Amino acid sequence: MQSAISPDTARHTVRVTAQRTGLTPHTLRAWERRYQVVAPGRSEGGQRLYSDLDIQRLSLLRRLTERGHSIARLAEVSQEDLERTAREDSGSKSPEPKPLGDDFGAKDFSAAALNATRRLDAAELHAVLERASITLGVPVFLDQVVVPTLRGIGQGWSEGTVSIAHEHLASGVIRRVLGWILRVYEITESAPRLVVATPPRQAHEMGAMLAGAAAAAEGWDVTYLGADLPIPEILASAGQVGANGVALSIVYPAIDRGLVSDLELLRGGLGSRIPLIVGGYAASQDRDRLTSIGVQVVDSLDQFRESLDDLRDRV
Amino acid sequence: MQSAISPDTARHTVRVTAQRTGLTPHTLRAWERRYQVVAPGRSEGGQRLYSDLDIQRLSLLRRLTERGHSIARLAEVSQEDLERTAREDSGSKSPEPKPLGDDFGAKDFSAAALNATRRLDAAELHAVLERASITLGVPVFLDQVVVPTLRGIGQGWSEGTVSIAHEHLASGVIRRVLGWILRVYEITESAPRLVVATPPRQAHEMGAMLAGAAAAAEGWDVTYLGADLPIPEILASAGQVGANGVALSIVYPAIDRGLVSDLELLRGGLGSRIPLIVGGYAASQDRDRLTSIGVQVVDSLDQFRESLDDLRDRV
DNA sequence: ACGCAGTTGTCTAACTGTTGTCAAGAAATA
DNA sequence: TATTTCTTGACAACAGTTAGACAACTGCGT
Repeated sequence: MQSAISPDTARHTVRVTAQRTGLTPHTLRAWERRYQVVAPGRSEGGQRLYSDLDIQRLSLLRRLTERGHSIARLAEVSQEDLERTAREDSGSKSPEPKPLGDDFGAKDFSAAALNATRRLDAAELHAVLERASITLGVPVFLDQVVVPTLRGIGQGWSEGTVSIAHEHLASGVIRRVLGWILRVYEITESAPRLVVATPPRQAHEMGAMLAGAAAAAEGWDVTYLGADLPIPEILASAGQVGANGVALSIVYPAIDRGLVSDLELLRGGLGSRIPLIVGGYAASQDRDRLTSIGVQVVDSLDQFRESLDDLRDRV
Repeated sequence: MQSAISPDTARHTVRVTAQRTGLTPHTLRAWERRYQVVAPGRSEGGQRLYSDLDIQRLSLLRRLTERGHSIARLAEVSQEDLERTAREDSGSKSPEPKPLGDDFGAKDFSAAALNATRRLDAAELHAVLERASITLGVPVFLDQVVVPTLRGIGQGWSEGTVSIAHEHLASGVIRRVLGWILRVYEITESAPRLVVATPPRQAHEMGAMLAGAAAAAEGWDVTYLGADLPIPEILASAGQVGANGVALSIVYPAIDRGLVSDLELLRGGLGSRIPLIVGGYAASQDRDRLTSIGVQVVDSLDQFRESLDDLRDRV
């Protein structure tokens, strides 16, 4: 990605695309000609201009073809199925490692990320995460790189091997990468809208960012409002953007009384047509109390995706 | 000094400009001729006279081209903007011809940014900011777009026309753009290193991010550690990355006793060779108390740049 | 085991697009 | 006076375009 210029102008030449996807320009053109796996724009002079999304898709295709899937078959498959396949395949790293050994699995990426964090090397951390998201596809990246990395940092912190400085540096970089994902996915006119935030007194926004990125990858038009947001503000924002759903992340262990009544207030204010999805460690802990007030509780990113899917079908 | 934004006094020949931007005079003229990427003034005899703004803009463009963006496309992006702001200008307000001074459309950009913020349109806000940075160059962008936009949001908040949700959304996007700048300017071997953070109990990190971006644009290798960082952590990090300087941002109105003693501690811990620069609203308020303990206080981004320049010369 | 048809990555050839650099003589600058 | 910069047009080097060819490989039926 690195740095895209802006969503609609973010266009990369074949050379850059080849470098970032690990394919040769020849292959890139052959795949396009034979299977229409991508449809890059063209410059005035007729040169191909690939979007960030094209690069993601192509990297994913490369990874899957290397694992034995035929490109012809993959080309007929939707992006969604592609990512599902990626998820299934990523568990079992190929038994025969590639000769060059540049085939990173999710574990290698999160190890490299932790390493960069410990060295306070923000540039390297960013590079690692970006590569991971491109080669693995966003859903796999979130589940198997970002989450484990955050967990690793948390663990390192409790063991005393990772300091607050390390943690801040990593959060900053991860926030940036997740923010990038939020805007890489092209939003269509008809995309359902989701408001993502963290309710009052919940200052940890990583969960919310993860949720936002996951939703964006599922094709939602995400409005990300950050942490510690008063209920009336959430309501007003949902109204302003015409949201089809609201998702909140709650991680602090004990759910206080105020929070439950806050959520009740929000639940009521949204009206019956707009669902409220709540996730995060603390949400699972208190699932009963939350479901009883009409809030949908999800235990994992995967479950969150399912909820989004259901919801989208109803819209 | 090279960074002081005073376009009327600072005029540079091609040679100087070439040296500062890292481009050859040939390329400079070619870019101007082919893409109208700059429009330098002329001496009486017709020699090109580049402003500081031109230089900053050109060096940003050079970095972006090195990252794989085509100069033609980059030029197109900022060209669009100049035309657009010019149109809006002539249509809406002052029939007075615009003084080709430093605010060159910066006002239009920050107005557009505020507008996008009010509409909760993160994508548009991002696009506006990115284009502004390419059109104006990083320092001018920071001084005349980001700072006014933040100020405008603050003012809107106190007037009740901007809510917390708007503010959060904007902060998120601005953080991302500033992070992007940090990245674009990275990779320079032998660049002096700067650690940027916010001391304990100072949760507003925007000032620190601005400082980080400004320093990066001046050629520093910035390690950005975020907000609310304990003194021992700052010290340890400065040690770990081998910092040549530490910069802190302090915005909360009242400087408490704890903060002063914290800074004293930090000042002592850094040793005499590593300067400690502190900026932000609250720092100016308490300048005397801070300077007396050996801390350098800066009142503006520009002053911060000067301090960095001095410092760099000494390294 | 063998051959066949389809698949797939790579390559060539001829051409166009993009971009950095240069030449030459005139003019400005220090 | 010695340098530097000016302009215009040209050019080379590289990158990217199409169309088609080719060989290595696949799976499959015999």
